[in-house]
Amino acid sequence: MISRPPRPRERGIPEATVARLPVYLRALQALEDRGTLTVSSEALASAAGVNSAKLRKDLSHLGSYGTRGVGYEVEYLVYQISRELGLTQDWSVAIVGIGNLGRALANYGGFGTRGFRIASLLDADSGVVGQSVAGLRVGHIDSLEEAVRNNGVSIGVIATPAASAQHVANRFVEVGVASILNFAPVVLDVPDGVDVRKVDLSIELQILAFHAQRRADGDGRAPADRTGLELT
Amino acid sequence: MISRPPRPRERGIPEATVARLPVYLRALQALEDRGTLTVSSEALASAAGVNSAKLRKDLSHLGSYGTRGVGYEVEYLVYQISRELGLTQDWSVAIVGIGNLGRALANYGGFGTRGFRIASLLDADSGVVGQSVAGLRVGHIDSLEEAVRNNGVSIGVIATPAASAQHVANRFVEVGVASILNFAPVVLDVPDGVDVRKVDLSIELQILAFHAQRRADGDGRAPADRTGLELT
DNA sequence: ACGTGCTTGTGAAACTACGCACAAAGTGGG
DNA sequence: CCCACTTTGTGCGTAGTTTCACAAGCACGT
Repeated sequence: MISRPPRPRERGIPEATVARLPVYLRALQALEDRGTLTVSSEALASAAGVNSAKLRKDLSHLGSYGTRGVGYEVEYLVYQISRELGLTQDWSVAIVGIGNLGRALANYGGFGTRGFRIASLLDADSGVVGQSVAGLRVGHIDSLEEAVRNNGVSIGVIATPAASAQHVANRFVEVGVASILNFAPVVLDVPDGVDVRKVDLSIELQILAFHAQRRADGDGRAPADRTGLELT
Repeated sequence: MISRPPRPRERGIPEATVARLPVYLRALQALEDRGTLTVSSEALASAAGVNSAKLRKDLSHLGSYGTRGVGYEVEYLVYQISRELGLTQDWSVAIVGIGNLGRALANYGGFGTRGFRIASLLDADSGVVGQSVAGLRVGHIDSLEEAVRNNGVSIGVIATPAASAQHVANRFVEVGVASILNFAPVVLDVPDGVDVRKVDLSIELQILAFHAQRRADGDGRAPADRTGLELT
């Protein structure tokens, strides 16, 4: 029997929920691989490292996909979350900056779930252009516009040094790439409507250091160096 | 003249603020390099990509380091934020998993600000052990405990495949490393008091895809594939 | 010495997120 | 057919975060 689905989600899933859906999805896929057919919110929440009430509320934003007394059907939920995240279509990705990091990204085969296809690798260094990385020939950055248009790229990844990142972002925006993942340690300035996400190693380390210091301060076994005195 | 600083911060800086301090710090360091002496909340906020009221409130948690009518003294603020984040001490970092990503991390020289020292690189693959990466000899994972103890490592970075990540985390925790930065696509299970931060490429891509789909749905120029019909 | 103009620091309001606890709803056994 | 049991979906109180808007404070010119 075929029917129109009951248009579950109204509008606007909370941002915090969106950020967790990929985690749930991964946990569900692990269960699926193990042959599990249904899972309770309790079990899934524990696999995803969250509270079960939060998990249920998150899922409730997508619609009512569970069965009371039983739980959630794994396969069905995988499909619903994938669809919500837009993974039922294919997204073409271009990576700019094929240094150590760019190479790591290009070779990161799985890309978690499928749904993403690395369509183009670009670099400014003529020593790198022409090399084969992860089965693709690295193109010159000058051909960015061409590469984006020919491959229908809609997601741009910036793995260049900080100094070039804004320039690359401008060019992405210019050719209509409205989703950018930025690994360079700079704040990108982009027009409204362009979505930038930032991944920044040194920020993460600094946050860890903050908490580590907190812990040490309380401990009485502080590592070093702070005097409590200073010049004014 | 020397005096005790006015113990500015009470206790507990909001987590959201902590996450932004490194961004402010970077913007300030850029200003410092350019020779700027003072900066207004408006200017700094714009460099950091946030609202100026938020910036002022964030900084107010560290104490009252601005001058009304003038702004903030760049050098002094750099010092205060660095101190708050614990960057006035040196943190030793061990990286486990010297694949593409581990190599990228090891070679990411700057580590933003100094304050972090890569003390040890470890891998399980005997083809990798013994290689020299970023000026360090890669050690065997079996010597993790030794490496941590000898180098005073307090931050562990996991860049292994997903399957090994939990095991490595356990060993880190076991030898007293309470700050972990995890690049493997798994949810780590650790005891209370251990701080784990996760960096996950595919999650970021999925979040971008979600928003991209949203944008497309509204546009009327949706890319592909969704039928609106399904089996029940 | 005092007023003018600028910028900080912060109370208060609005919004967002979290988690408890429970009614509603489905399953399976007798 | 009904009852006992399980698990979802959610109303509601609480906590955390963002933003506005303005009083307080400081510098500088006169």
